[in-house]
Amino acid sequence: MAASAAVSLHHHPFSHRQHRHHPPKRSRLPSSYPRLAAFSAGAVTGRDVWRNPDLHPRRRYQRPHYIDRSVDMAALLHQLSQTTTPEELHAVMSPYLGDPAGEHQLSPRFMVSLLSREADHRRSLALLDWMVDSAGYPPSAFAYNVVLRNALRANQFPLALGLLHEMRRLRRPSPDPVTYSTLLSALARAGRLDAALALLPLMDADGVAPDLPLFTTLISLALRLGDHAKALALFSRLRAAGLNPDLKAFNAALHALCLAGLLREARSLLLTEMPASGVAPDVVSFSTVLAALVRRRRFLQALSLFSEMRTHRVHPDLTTCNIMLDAYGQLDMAKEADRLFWSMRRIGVEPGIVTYNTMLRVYGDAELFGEAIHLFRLMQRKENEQNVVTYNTMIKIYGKTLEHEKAGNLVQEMQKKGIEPNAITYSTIISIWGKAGKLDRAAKLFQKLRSSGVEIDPVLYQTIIVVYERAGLVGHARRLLHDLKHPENIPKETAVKILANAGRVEEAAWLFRQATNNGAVKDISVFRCMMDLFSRNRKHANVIEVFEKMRAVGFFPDSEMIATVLNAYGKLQEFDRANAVYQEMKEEGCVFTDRVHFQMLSLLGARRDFKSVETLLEELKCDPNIDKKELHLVAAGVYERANKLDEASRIITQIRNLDP
DNA sequence: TATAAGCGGA
Repeated sequence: MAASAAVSLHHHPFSHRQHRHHPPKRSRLPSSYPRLAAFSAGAVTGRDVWRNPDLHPRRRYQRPHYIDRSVDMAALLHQLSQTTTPEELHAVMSPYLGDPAGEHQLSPRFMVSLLSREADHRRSLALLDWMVDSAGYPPSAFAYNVVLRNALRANQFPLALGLLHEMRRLRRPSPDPVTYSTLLSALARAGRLDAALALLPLMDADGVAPDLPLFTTLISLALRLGDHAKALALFSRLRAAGLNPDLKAFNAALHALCLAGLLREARSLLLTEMPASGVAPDVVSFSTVLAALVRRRRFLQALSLFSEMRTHRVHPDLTTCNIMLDAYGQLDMAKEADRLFWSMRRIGVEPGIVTYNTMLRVYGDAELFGEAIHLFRLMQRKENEQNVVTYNTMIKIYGKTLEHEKAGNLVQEMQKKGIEPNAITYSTIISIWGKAGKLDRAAKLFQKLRSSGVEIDPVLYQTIIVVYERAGLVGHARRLLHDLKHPENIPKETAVKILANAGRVEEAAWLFRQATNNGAVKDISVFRCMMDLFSRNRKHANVIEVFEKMRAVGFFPDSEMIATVLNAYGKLQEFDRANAVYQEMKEEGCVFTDRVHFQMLSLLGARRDFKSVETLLEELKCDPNIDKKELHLVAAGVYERANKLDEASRIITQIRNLDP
């Protein structure tokens, strides 16, 4: 059966796809289309011309082969796309059907031009069908891609996928990089990551070599899946393929480097490589790295990068200001935050809701409760938008001032305003009540949430467990954890994470095994947290087991996970396997943190394979991303532990010759 | 294509 039937295309009132396998018919103007005969009165518009080419003055003494030589195309197409319905379109085109040799033939270029301006998926589909079925024009990937794009914009995913499968089946034309790029980015944007992932094997099978936009799409997809290592590997492949990254690709790579914690690489990409490639970093490039520096608590580096923006003539925007306010706050520089906040309008940036929320938190952290409450009242008076974050922040502040009644009142107030509390609101208030000794209130709220089907959040769960434990109700806490062994309303992945974070090795391992056997683990963070749990508990064989499972499922480990697994191999004296993983990951384009390289050096030293130590050392010395001083210190330590003190001191002396 | 809010112990 045709793929188009499988996605119910023939149910579509405007689709003529069921004609596809019939011989082309000579259509007639439907008699139910009265306006076509009645155009003679009134002004002649492009549309009228389109309906009746004989109207156009030039047609009276010229016999153009193609209609597109005789009319004002731009105006005509504009009007058509504004007003034409598929029925009208079909009716209008009927005179030209089945007459390939006749004087009324429409040029393929005209058809494609018309199609490419058509934004409505039904009409573009009708056009495509008409071109293929009735007029016998060869379909092009471009034409398909237009319809595909329109379908996706209208959230018609089955239709779009049906078109892809039709292309793959008929092979006239075959899908091209644009086809896949369009589909993948739309599916990723819509959060349909599974559907997007399912396309990758098809793409491989079609032998589609990714172009720059498709690479960028794939990188973004990997980022959305939280798989930054994969994203980086793709960026390496992009460059290895000889493509020159554009701003979008660079920004995606910056994003990936930042998520992977490779901030030095991100910085040098931003400040050195991008300008060298003729791509000027924009405010997003800077904000990406700034945000990462702040996230990793490198506040002073963030401040210095912020001032470097001026050197590159990039002006801070709202996001940049918000990031810097956050940074000042975390540096306990509430005064500077305050100054930036009140000067934003002067530099042309209107504060937004994130700005206000950030300032509330900055004031709260600085124990400037008066300013926080003042700003909150100001927001309410000025009718600035407030959201659940605003309230959560204020609730937390009232918790700090030990006003649990006011905190509780805010929960009611937000609900009255139609702002729904979320898991964060609940864990905040439950914790506040727990600390205030209002155990019954906390427990009652939690029970209510559990029975009302609110999504159970790992932190919320842990909050109530801690409240129970603090109150001495160890039995209650234990029972909650026990319930997780057979989670009913909770995703298994969530349950595994809760148990792992609570340090429950056996239960977490048991449930994790179940989940992986069902193939239910779609989130790389579950693997990450199991590896951490086992590593913390010195279960190194299990660390390796999780790592291998993860690789088998197709996830790409990040630098931290590789460091963890190398450590495990070292503890088990499995040096060869450690080396194999190190080499393999490097070949696949994984960019390591220094820690991974240093770990490998230590392992080689522990095996007393000093020849390999020297080889790796020389290799790492050439890597501009590695901190040379630290590298020498690590290498010296390796020799020291092996009691080769001469070698150690030889390396130490090299440190003095390093460039400052 | 970047930004804001929760727990708590390692």
